[in-house]
Amino acid sequence: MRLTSFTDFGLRMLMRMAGEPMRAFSSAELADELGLSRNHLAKIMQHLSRAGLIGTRRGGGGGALLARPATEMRLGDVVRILEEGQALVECLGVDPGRCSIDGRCRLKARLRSAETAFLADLDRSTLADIALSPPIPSGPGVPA
Amino acid sequence: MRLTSFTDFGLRMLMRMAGEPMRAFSSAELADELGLSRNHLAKIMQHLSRAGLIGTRRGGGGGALLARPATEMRLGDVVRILEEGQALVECLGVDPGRCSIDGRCRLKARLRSAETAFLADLDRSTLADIALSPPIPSGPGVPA
DNA sequence: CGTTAATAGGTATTGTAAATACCCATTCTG
DNA sequence: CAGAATGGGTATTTACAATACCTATTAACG
Repeated sequence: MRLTSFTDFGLRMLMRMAGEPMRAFSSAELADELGLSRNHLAKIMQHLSRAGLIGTRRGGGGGALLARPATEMRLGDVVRILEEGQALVECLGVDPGRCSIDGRCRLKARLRSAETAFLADLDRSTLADIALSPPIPSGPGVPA
Repeated sequence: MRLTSFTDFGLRMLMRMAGEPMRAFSSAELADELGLSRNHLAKIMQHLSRAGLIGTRRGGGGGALLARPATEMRLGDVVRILEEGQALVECLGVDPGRCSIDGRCRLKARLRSAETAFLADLDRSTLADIALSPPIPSGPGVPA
């Protein structure tokens, strides 16, 4: 049972942005703070933007910020969006394929139910519940 | 959110065995019926055996059979065993690594809770609920 | 109006872990 | 003792997530 690191990082980005909801975060800044490449993070940012979780603005002083108050963004919804296209098992994916036990399989329904329970549990919390305050500045001098 | 195919096949093996709880299944037979290599299936069988879900017997007429009645095997337990070592996100794995937001992260607890909810939902069913009856024999003559 | 800072987005590459295959030892039946 | 079955290590393949790179496009600011 695994979430992709795509989802992992997406959540961290949103956590961080929820910590200072009023300002825009550039992809470069977030990438630096989270320790991954700007390019990769930009991909996640695009996904979140297209899904309507964040808004982005180009140009100088631009960046991304939450599209709605953090208190209105449920974690289950966020995970649903970030894990889009990931099927719990092959049977439940877009190409059900040639499963030998087609109509007789009573497992699929149970897995779907469990997945729903997973997301429902996450929906009990919002982004505001896991917001992350800004990191402590490293004082004057050269930060490593 | 994904289960490994290892888990997927493990579940199907158990479903099939629960359909005829009184007889032993050889790895060759199960592999043939489920359409995967004997070697790979044997690996899964070993894992299930070591975890105590099935018993195995070598030699002629040997094979695997359920260690307990199917009504006493909860699906959550099965998945817990098959997904052993799979962490939902890297943070929750054996090597928590160098997470920048160490003690301040409030996400981990939520994910753990959701994972528990997932497994608890599965625990509402047992193997008996998803048992799979034997496939329809291909008429008289030589069954492949 | 040009320069610069930023996202948009495609494509190509890399890396890793799951999935698979192969081989031989071991054990049990008959 | 022969044959049927699991046990279990190791090696290979393959799929896909993760990463990198490159070039638009867009907006702010002088």
